[in-house]
Amino acid sequence: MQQPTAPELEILKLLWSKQPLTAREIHDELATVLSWGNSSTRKTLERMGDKGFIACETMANKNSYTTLLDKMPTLAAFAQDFAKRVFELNEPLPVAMFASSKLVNADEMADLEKLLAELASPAHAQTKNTAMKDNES
Amino acid sequence: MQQPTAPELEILKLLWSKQPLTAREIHDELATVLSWGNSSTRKTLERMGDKGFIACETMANKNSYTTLLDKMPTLAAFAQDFAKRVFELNEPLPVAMFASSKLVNADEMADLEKLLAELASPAHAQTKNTAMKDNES
DNA sequence: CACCATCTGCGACAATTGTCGCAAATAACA
DNA sequence: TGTTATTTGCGACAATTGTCGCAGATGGTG
Repeated sequence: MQQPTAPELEILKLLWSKQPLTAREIHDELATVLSWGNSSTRKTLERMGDKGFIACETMANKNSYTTLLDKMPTLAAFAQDFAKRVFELNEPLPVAMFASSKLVNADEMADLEKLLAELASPAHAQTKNTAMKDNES
Repeated sequence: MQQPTAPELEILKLLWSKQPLTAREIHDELATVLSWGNSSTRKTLERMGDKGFIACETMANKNSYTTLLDKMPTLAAFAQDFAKRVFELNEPLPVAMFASSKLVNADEMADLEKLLAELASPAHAQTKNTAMKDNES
């Protein structure tokens, strides 16, 4: 499953703090951060639904959205990807670095530690082939 | 200046380790990681040039590429962006987390620490407005 | 000097993402 | 129950990115 894009992550973080929210609520909350037109927010919500990131429940003409992605595994995936891609770190990241994060509490921190360890060990085996002489693969 | 994309970062990391490289050399080195067609590599190189990430010097029918982005400031920017965007951390990230990274040595680590501190303090002042009643901004 | 292996610039195409607008459906209210 | 305020689904468009193919320029060789 692909990673959420930056704006999508913003929406997910919001939903992780307040579960069912209507499109308008989400839009208003994000107004301070994303300055989007209402349609942009809804379109993004729609696409997130297509990707299976969130679920949409229509109720009395209003759509309520809920996350389908678990918070810590998602954040852990982001962390691991970052560590590997940017710094080529293979060991799990020390959770200490997230200590001051306002969106992760003690319990979640414990989960995070475990998740990071898991993601790091079975090392992503990225096998590739293809090796032409000249043009194109 | 925008952030390099994932493949672009890969190319930059390569150049940081071996300064002037021809398109083919870059392509071959990255083959293990990116499995791209030769044209894809060159196109990416071209676009990186447009963005001012690298410089291209044509010499005897061969193009040699060099980085225009400094290693540590670039990595620090990535780190800071990640910390802020994903974990909403405002304090600078502890450099300890990068200790085991093979691509950063002791001296660079010191720079990194300083850079992270700088990036964290003048907190990104992101001002936005727009607040409609209903549709569109 | 003709020929062949390389390179290069550049145009193309599909998929993704940021952003909207609009017309039809729904609900609330005079 | 007709009018108005909201919502929603969906189509659109531009920019970015992943990937190529091609035709022309360049250099080495017999």
